Amino acid sequence: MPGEPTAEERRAARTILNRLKKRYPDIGTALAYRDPWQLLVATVMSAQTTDEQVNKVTPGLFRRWPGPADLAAADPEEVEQAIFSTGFYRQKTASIQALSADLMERHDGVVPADLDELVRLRGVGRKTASVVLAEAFGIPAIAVDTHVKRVANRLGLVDEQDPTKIEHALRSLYPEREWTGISMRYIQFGREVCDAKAPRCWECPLRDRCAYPDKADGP
DNA sequence: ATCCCGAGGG
DNA sequence: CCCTCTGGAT
Repeated sequence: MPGEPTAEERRAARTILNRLKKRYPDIGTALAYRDPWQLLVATVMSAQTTDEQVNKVTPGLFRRWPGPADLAAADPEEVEQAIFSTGFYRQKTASIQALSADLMERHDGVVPADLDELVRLRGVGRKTASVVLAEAFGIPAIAVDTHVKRVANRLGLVDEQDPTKIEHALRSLYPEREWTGISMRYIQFGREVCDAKAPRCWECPLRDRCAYPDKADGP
């Protein structure tokens, strides 16, 4: 849906968020971290894995390599072993080491609180950058992952597959002060109710305003 | 078999 | 736009 959203579309989007707020009053990332760099690394590793799986390896990873300088200088094979169970371990190792090296070279080891700067780090895309901005810095950002994409499409808020386009559509649908709380609520809702394979439509608080057909009616 | 808080390359 | 990278849980 290109262009500015209509008042009706904004109202629908607001109603949806209000109900999700009622269901999830307080929400934050399930990833364990102590500083922005740790969240950045943990988020990169969260691709195609559960947060729980990431939280199993990050304590050991950060104990062994406490900062970006340490990780950038680490033996890649040792890093691969440390994060093996999260899957995509070669690519993820390359990413977290490259991102750490970029931080040292360009930002003196400090994670920048800026979307464009974050995206410029190797291995960091818009989704990861937005998570760090919203969670670690409290800066308005909407991270569009597989859940946000699925939920927003099913609810008819967008008709779009490209994450960047979805992000911009959601940005225009909601006031900036709401951006930070959107992703995590859509994600949690996507996990618990609006499941990819078997949506639990019979217990969905948004059922009355969803065009998505009930693919699984009844427990 | 299918999915999990993706990014980079073609 | 598509494909590839990869292990673990269900």
